[in-house]
Parts: sequence; C-alpha cells; structure tokens
Amino acid sequence: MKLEKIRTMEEFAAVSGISRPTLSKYFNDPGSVRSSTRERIEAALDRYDYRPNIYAVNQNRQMTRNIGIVVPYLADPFFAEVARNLEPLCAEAGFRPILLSSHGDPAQEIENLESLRAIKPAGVLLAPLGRRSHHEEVRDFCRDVPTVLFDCDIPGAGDAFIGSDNEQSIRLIVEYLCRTGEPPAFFEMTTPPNPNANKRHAAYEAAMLALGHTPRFLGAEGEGWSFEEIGYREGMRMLDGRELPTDTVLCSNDRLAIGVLAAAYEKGLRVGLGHGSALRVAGHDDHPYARYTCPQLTTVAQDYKEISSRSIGEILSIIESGIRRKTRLTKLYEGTLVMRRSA
Amino acid sequence: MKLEKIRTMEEFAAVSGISRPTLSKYFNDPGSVRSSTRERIEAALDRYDYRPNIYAVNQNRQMTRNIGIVVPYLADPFFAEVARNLEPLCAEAGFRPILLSSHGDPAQEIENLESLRAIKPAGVLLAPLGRRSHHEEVRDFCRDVPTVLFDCDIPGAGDAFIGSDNEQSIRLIVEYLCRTGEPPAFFEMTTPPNPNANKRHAAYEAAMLALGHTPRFLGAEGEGWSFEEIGYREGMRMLDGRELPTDTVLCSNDRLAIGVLAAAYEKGLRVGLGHGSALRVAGHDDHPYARYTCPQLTTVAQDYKEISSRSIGEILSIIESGIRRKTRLTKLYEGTLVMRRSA
DNA sequence: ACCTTAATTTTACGCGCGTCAATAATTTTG
DNA sequence: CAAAATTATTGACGCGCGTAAAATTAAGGT
Repeated sequence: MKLEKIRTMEEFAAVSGISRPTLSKYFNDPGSVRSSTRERIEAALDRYDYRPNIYAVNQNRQMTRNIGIVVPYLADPFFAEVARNLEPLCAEAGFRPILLSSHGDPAQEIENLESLRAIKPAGVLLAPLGRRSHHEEVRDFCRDVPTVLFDCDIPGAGDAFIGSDNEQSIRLIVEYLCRTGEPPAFFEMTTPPNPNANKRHAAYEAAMLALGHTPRFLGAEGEGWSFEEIGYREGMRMLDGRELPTDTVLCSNDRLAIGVLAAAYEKGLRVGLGHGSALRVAGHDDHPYARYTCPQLTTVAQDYKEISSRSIGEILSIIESGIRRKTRLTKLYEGTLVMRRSA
Repeated sequence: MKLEKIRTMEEFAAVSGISRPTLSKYFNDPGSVRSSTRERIEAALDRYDYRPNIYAVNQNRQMTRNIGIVVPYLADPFFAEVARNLEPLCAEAGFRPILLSSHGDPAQEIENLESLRAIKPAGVLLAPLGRRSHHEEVRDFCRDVPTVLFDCDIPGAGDAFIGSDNEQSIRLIVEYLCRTGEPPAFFEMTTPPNPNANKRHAAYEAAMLALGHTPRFLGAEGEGWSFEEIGYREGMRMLDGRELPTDTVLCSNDRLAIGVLAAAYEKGLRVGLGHGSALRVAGHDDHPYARYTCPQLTTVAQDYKEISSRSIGEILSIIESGIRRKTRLTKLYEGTLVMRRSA
C-alpha cells in the first residue's frame, strides 16, 4: 500500500532523504550507487508511489531504452509468435519493446521506421516486408539506428541478418519426400512478397536436380499476404484443371499449404501417405496452425526460438558495446523436419 | 530532397521566418494558424528536415496523443485482426496507437497498463483477459485514464464496454442447428479464461430450453489460451469415449472448433451436413482461419469492424470532449450466421 | 481610410530530469 | 587513527518545447 503519489524526483528526494542527483544515478543504473543507499532508496520506493517521468528522462538522453520490433504482418500467427518470444527477452535485458506491424504495406513499413526514429530507440529488430520494401529508405534508417534484420534479408541493410537456412531446410524436405514417394512439385506464388520464397524456389530446384529429378513448379497467382486464400483459390484451380504433374506437392510455406489442404478436402481428395491417399502435401515453417490442419501438416520447422534470441543478442551487444558492426553478420539457422500425416 | 537537418524548433523558426510559438501552435494543430502562414510553414517543412522532439513535446503536455491498445493474446489471429483494424483508425484521428499484448498473463496485463500510465496516454482501448484479470487494479487504472473496454467486460471498469451480443448470436446458431438437424451439445472449457464463455454457456442453455430441448454440455479440461490444442485433445478424448450425446457440436469459439475438427478428422469421422456425415461442428466468432478448416467452419461472425470503429469512436469522443462518461455505456453488436460446410 | 478583430511576434518562464563542478560526508586502506 | 579513495550533496545549468501576457501586425468590413 503506497502512502502517497510523488510527482517529481525533487519531491521524492525530499521524502526519501536522498539527494536528487543520487536518485538520478540510481534510476539510470541501480548498481551505480552504494548498496546502503540503494536499500534506502528502495525502501522509500516501497512506501511512496513514484516513477520518473519518461519524457523528461528521455529528453536528456540521446539514447532511450526502447527497442523497436517491426514485423511485416502481425495477423500472421508466425510473426505473432515471434513477437511473443521477442518481447520478454527485451524486457529481461531492461529494454522496453515497441511492437509495430507493417500490415503488408511498404509505406507503413517506412512510416513505422520513421515513427521509431522519432523515439530514438537504442536499437531495432526489423523483419522487412521483402521484395516490396523501399530498400533505399530502409538502408538509410539502418545507417542511423542500430538495426538487426531477421526472417527476411535486405542486402546491405542493418548490422546483421538472422534467418533460416532455406537451402538446407528445403533440401531436407525434398529429400524426405523423394525418399518416401513421388518427387514433389513446388507450389509457390508467381510474385511472392517475400524473398525467402525466391530462395526456396532455387533451393527446391537445386535439390531436385541433385537427386536426378525434374523440378516442376506450380505457380499461384495473387498479390498480398492472404496466403491461405491464394493457396485455396489456386489449389482449387489446379485440382479442377488436373494440372498436377505428381501426387506430391511441396508448398513454399505453411499458409499456402493450409489453403491447398482446404482445396483438396473440398475436392474430396484424401491427403496423406499410404495407400488410400491421392495426394501428399507438405509445407515450410511449422506454422502454429500446422498441427491442426486436416490432415496434420508435414513441414520443416524454422528454429524461431534461436532466431529470436540471437537477434536480441546481436542488437544488445551492439547497444551495450556502443559500436556498430564493421562487417555485416549473417547467421542462418537450420530447419528440422516435422513429420506429420499430410506427407 | 531535404536541404539540411534542423534540430530544434528555434532553429526551424530561424530558417522559416516564423516565430517559435506560432510553430508550436501549428504542430499542435495545423488548423489553428492562418492558412497563409500554414503554407509558409509547410513550404519550409518541405525544404528542411525537421520534426519536433516527441519527448520535449510530451513533457509539457499533461496529455499526449497516444492511444494504448491492450489485447489479451496477440498470437490469436482474431485479436491480431482487431488490432490491424484499430491501428489505422487511431492514426486517422491523429493519434499514435501503442499496441501491447498481455500474452494471456494477468500480471503482464497490469504491467502493460502501468507501462501505459507512464506514457500518459490520451486514452486506452482494453480487451481484458477476463476472469483471471486483476479486476481491482484494472478498475484503478480506468479511474485514472479514459478507457474503453472491448471484446470482454469487467463490470464497473472503464467508461464503456463494446462487445458482442452473445445471447443473440448463440441463440441464432442454436436455432439454425436445431432447424437443420439434431439439437447441439455445447463444447466448452470447464474453466474458461474469458467471461464471454460464461455468457455463451448461459445463452446456449436458454436457447435450448426455449426450443424445448435439453441442454447438454461437453466440458473440456485445460488452462490457458491454447484453445486449438485443448479442443483437439479433449475432442479426441470424447470421440474415443463415445461420449457424444448427439451428432451436433456447438463449440464455444472457433479456436476450440478448429481443434475438434482436427480430432474428428483424425478419427476418420466425416464432418458436415447431409447423409454421409457422422458429425456436425459449429463455432463462434468467424475466426480468420474458419474458412480454411476441413470442412469449412459454420459459425457466427462477430461484427468486429463495428466493434473496432465504435470503440475508437467512444474513446475519441471522451478525449475530445475532455469529459469522462457519467454513466457507463454498454453497446453490444449482433452476430451474423456464416453457413459453411461443417454444420 | 478607419476601426474591429484575429493572428503573429516578443519576451519570458516552467516542465522534470541529466549532468557537471565543487564541496562534504562516508568508507576503505595503511 | 589519519590519509586516501569512494560516494553523496549542493547548486546550477541546459535540454526542447508548451504556454502565457503584452506588444505588434495583418486581415476583414464599412
């Protein structure tokens, strides 16, 4: 039970019997004052309700203790999960996470960055939109503010890129699919918003050729981030037209696969391995909903826990050292096969 | 192309030939200065790169132009969608939305509110966790900061509650289900985190009785916000034990239904209307993924566009009038039936 | 042109805190 | 126990902008 509200540090100095500059030191770094005074301060803090005014504090610092987190599309549960992992990691390090979503819009992305710039964050974690991002403006921002890119790369932007090894993960699932049935065709958007899709395209092609198979692509038309809808609509179209060259479809990501599975169900096609099945469908990412599709989706899990913690680690080391990276770091984490029922 | 960076309003006053107080007025409300001077300012703004320092601005205002948005669980695509709708509405009104997720944790919820309090927001839109929320502390917050609750109510907290009319929407789908087949049993969590679940429980009971049927409840054990997992696990258990008293299951929300559908698929049960089907499953909310389940989920759509815009509208009217509501407003929006394949 | 009204400029203070220099108090060391 | 080293206090200034009062200027109407 707090006795009374204290409005300024001056007042708090009066009631606590500690001088204001010492209090200021304490709030900036509790370890910088003698332990006996720290205890006195904390005892007073316990009795009185006082918190330094953020605006006054930050006005007199060139760097705040905010870390911006910008994701391309928060309505995608994958990024929601990543954000959920990132936030507590920030908080533990004593920083305030500020989460912004670009909602699939490059202009919004730049607006988010400008909005962050105004806040003078200590650092930023940015998962860019990708292909449609305004690359030059993103690079400009990264020059001014320490930034770590994750999930999706923009060449030359930021101090580091932490992501998935699409080459390895796609090879992994292609090999699995070839080993257990017909070689897969690759279901992808013809104009994907995200460059990971391009890497996966190339990785599929390389993996198929290495195994002596002919790569076959299933191009889904559509723009934007409504992947399930695109997967469903284009999946329906392909199933209608009997365009499928094989009974095995590897989707560029799980959200497309969710749409394809819905289409297959609609068409009465039994999906899965084994005899009674007409189709195998696999995805990529291990999306939170992948285990609740029908059938449960076989996919490659991105190591997003590692990606999250490494991204935070990188930005913190830049912040704490106070020096930007001279050479840009790129760190890719390997995916792991998640065998379920769909392939 | 901006000529040079201006650091302070003083400097900008010098280069633009406008006095600093006038500039201050302009930045607070561009409409408050004469149009001729507005044009001069905007011309200068076009040539020089200057933005007022947020921290200095907010220090000297008792109220900032921030609106806090607190949701219980951002990894739930429903809330992600709501947030996505809310953000542009805030921005259009000239406010900066600050999105925080409680991640299903009551302590985090209070922390979010405290964090917002420190920011002195003009107002807050709060979708509380519900049953497990620390009600007293939420009420305390709402006393200090204009707050509109949405989605889930906490009695006596905030200036208004904007939500769904569970009574109406549940009756709607119960009547539909009874009209088209066997009366439904109600699949729900025995200890739901959200009081909407309790309202839906009561609404189901009332609707069934009104139609002359016996309400039957299917209680799913489990804690937390992993509804799909609970629906799947408990659905499996019930299907294993052949506990189902009818062939029709109405789930308390779509996320549970997604789990139940996955369980039914796993068990080889054909879900849907009509002859070949062994089970009908319906949900509530019209979750973003409801149209990609197998089969597509019949459900009741919450009017979340209306809920979003009305919530913003309420908080803006409180902010702009500067007076808190004397009587607490409660506004419930009706749901609409979304007939798909599952029931 | 003159008056009224509205808008702008000048001047000046204050917000709450960071931070510095000089001084005083406390702790540590020899 | 005195000297040295560390930590706290006192006093003061500045950050960038809001804002008030008084003086000045510009716009609108007859």
